[in-house]
Amino acid sequence: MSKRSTTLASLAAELGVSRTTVSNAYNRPDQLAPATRERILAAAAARGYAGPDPTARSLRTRRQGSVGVLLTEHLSYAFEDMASVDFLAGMAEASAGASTTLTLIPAGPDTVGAPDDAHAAQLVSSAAVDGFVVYSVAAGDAYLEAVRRRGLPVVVCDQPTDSGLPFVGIDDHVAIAPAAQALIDASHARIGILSIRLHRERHDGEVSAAQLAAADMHVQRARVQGALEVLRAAGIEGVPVVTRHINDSRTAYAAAEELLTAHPDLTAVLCTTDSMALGVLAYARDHGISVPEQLSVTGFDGIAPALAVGLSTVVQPNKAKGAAAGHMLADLIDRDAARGGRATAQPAEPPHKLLRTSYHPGSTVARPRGEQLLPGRG
Amino acid sequence: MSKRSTTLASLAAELGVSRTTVSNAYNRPDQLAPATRERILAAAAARGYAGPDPTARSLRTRRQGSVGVLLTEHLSYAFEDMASVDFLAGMAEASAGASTTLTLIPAGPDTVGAPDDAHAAQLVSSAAVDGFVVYSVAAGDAYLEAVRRRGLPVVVCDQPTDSGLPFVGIDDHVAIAPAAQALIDASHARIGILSIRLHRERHDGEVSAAQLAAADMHVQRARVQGALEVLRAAGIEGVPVVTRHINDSRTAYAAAEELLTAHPDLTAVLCTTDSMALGVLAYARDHGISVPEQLSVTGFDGIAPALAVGLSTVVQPNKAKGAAAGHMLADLIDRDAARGGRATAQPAEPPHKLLRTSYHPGSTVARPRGEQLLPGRG
DNA sequence: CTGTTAGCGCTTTCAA
DNA sequence: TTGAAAGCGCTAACAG
Repeated sequence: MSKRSTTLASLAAELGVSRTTVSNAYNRPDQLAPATRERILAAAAARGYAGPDPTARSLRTRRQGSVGVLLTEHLSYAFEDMASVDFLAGMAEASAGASTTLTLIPAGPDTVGAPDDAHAAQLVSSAAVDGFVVYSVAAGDAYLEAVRRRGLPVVVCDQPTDSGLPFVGIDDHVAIAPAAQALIDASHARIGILSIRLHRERHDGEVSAAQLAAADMHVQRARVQGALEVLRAAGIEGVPVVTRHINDSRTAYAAAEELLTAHPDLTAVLCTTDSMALGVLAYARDHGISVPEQLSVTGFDGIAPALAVGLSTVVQPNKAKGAAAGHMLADLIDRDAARGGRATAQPAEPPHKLLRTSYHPGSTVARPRGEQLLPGRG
Repeated sequence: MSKRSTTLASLAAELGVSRTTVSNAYNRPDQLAPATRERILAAAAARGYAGPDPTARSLRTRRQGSVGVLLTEHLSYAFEDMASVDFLAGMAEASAGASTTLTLIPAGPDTVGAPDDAHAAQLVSSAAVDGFVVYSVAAGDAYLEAVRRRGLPVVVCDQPTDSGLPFVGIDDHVAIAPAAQALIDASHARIGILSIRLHRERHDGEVSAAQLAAADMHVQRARVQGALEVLRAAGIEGVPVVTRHINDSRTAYAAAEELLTAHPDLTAVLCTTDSMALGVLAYARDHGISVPEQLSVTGFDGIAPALAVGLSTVVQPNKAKGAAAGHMLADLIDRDAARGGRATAQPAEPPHKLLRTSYHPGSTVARPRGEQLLPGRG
């Protein structure tokens, strides 16, 4: 029948001081005699008391000291995507600066109206955080909606682009233009596009203009549309667009195969992602297609392995995005706290920050040789 | 003078039901009439009430639904290290399974007795979690000590190996043997070792046997000693060991330069890390040293880029380690909860799980050509 | 199926 | 400098 364990109160009682005094020993060292403080800390150590219970403390102070992070995918996929890892590194940097902790909410696969929408809401509404950063999710994402309902400060990164919430990202539509233009400048006319999913529902294969217009993955849509626009301006129409649900080089390999088999006359493939471009490169290597002599390839993201192999790509500042999102959220939280948590009409437009991107010429774009491609086995 | 905001109590009052009923609407749907539940949920939605406050709930239930994760380095570095990212992916998987959240504690640089030891303690003791996983830290690490003091369930991954706490890892000493043996088998006699830091204090350069023996980074020590043992058994002594504080290919490049300049007769470099091996490969490429003809190289970890370039290396299951650590911790937490949180003598030995590794032959080990290496510029 | 009664462990005015 | 009182918002018994 031993007592539960040491608490601030029990410690105070044993030492014959008040709870306030013990509390001050931890939170306001200047508010009590150094000697008293020493005595308290020593007694705490002796009893294995590690300091005020964080939960009780948070309940009282209304601060959690943690921000929630929602990554698009099943977390375990997210960690395979270097872009989101870099983003997280940026968030980590910002949070270290703010002496804050990062709470990763593990998202399940995002199937529309799936039974685990409830699960999403559950996880989000029970996270002990002061705010959320939502990274690159589909329009109408269940987690995003749950976050909205929660009513805490939120920063959306990358997408959706029309949430009306504070935002950090890049202008994908504009950012991809140089890649498309590089292809035009090298006088390619038969170009294909490889993109990752435009919709939440799985759909692997070619997509129509209508499907594209209705995409709920705004980032991919902007990249594809941005590229198409440049091509159209150069008089190129009817560009095939093939998508894959997952963003990794293995699935990209299959996508490359599909695209180049269905359209063997292509001289260039523009990818909306470096991972996909890497997959195309692998496919080309395996099939004796030389890059860039027989096939030009461009990517998007600027991940290390892509840069390492000299991919022509658009480089975006993933880590800086994470840091920017982290700081923006910290500001919102501080502002909220300053208002004392009272609901108030938003003072102004929600902040909207666009970071700069740059085109990395690389070495995977060249003039087409004009000879027919005949990709085959072996 | 608007009221603060909706709470479970205020909602109950407005609806003329008891707090329990509202609570049940969220936590025990089967404990009340569906109609009542609907009415409550509807009223909640109307008032923007997102459900029971997580903090208050946790205070009451004594469960946080989150586990703390401590990564060795400044978080932002950790994300550059693929091994720790994979580990995190494994943790994420485990935590998704347990419907648990992951709380990343951003660690500052780990300088001994640094002023931010206090900061470490602060962050650790104020994290709202049910337990911790500590990933690969030095003996005596301030965060680990803080975690210990916290008194919650802990799982240590990789190192330190002598903490006496529940452990998940591999047997590094044994695991590296095949890499060393491969070099011996290829009849190398002049071998150098590149390792990342053996001590918490920065020390870049060659290390003595004494320094090695006193290392507080147990994993690196085990790898170096394991390799040396194999070499010694083959009659090779006086093997130079060069270390670098940071584990990335850029610093490894410099380390390779140092090692090969000081010992131009080496025919093989054994690295305790793939990142370092990749750096050696880059150095060799830039200096016209052909691998494996002029120089054999081995790594450790089995990260994707290393495997992609065919590095001869030891593959360890980072993701599985994360998952194992996550599950072990979940078990400890459950057990703890079952005991009702009462302090009890540990029932038995703390669990200790070693995962299997495998040697990946790759293509960076071959017989030495016997010709003198003359690494030079260009 | 619903309500009543007690706190969970802490911080914070406000006084002494 | 220290103490006493008053909750923060919720859930776990236990009755009804």
